[in-house]
Amino acid sequence: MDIKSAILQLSSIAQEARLKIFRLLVQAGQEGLPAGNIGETLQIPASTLSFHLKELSHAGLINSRQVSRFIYYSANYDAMNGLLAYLTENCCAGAKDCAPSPTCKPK
Amino acid sequence: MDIKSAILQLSSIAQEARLKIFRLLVQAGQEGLPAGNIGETLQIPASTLSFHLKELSHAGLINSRQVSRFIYYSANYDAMNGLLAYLTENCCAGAKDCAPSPTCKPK
DNA sequence: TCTATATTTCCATAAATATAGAAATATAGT
DNA sequence: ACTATATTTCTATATTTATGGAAATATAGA
Repeated sequence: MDIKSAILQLSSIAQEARLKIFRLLVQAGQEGLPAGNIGETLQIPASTLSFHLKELSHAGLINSRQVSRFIYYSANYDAMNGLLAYLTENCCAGAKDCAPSPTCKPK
Repeated sequence: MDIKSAILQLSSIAQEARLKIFRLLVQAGQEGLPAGNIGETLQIPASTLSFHLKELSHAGLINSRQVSRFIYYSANYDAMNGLLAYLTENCCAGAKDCAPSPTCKPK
């Protein structure tokens, strides 16, 4: 994971509508939800929703698959875990020994 | 941690200059670094740097303290850990059992 | 108080992002 | 082929965010 990808992924969830979408998809499990369902639940117009889904897809945080006329979107857990791992490693947070001591040094 | 705060913090690191600043401060340890030092290291003009530092401060991800003529900025590890905890809990990532199984359900 | 250094604020501008209606596209049932 | 439904793309507009020079502010040494 490089810094560009990390920023792309962070940007994609650093927005209220998208964070809510992602959260909803996480809750929905790997089966995911059709776009229309997401829009209805979160009260987001179709074109706006499509824009946000594209952002999340582009960042790799969600996947999609077509099921008849519906397009199911689902959370990409691996990608999210990768992002958290990047932040934990690169930004040191999460490491207890990193907080107050100088133990945490440049990698 | 509410969604607004999470987004404020995510937005503040979802930007190349700011993610680099935060990373640098994490590496610097709790002593932190004076603004000028950060700007020189990352090649960022003073006014631009000040803008980014304000964003990070506003989000609560960094702290500052004045030491004579210098203002030292340092990473707020607790805030970052809080953000990661929020993402882990709310967005499920990080939980192994969340990945492929339907074990992970709405909280 | 004068001067040097550190940093911020002000300001204008540029660039990126978000919103949503309307039209286009895709899929499937009749 | 026609119709209904689902979603996306197109388009315009509004809003937010980023950039950096110039001026202002703050601190401290001579």
